[in-house]
Amino acid sequence: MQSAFTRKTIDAILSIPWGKVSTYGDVAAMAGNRRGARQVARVLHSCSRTEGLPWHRVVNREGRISLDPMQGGDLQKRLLIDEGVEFNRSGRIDLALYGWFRAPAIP
DNA sequence: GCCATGGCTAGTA
DNA sequence: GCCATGGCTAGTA
Repeated sequence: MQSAFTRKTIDAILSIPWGKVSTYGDVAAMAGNRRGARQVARVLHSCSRTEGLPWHRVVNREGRISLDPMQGGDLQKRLLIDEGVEFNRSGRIDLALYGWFRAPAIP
């Protein structure tokens, strides 16, 4: 049994379109808790496989991959590149271009 | 206690 | 680079 927040977090991640990325904080805001970014990390860690989440479409606020390269970060980058998402020289994604934000302005 | 965060500050250049 | 944040789980007097 999952909490309402966890369920909403899963739905929010599932809603990120192909070729776009969202951030931990924004997914948390979509799920109704602006401070829930770490819970998003927890959900990604524990539910990606079971829920079939597009886990690779969640990056940090700076447009960077947070996951350690050896722990899946390299795979994440490859999956995003396969979807047409571009990284600049410093390994950053332009969120103005590829970011997908649906969180309400002020909860 | 864990977790794939985020925001803000000190301390450089 | 520090630390407040918060839902969830393991493991327990």
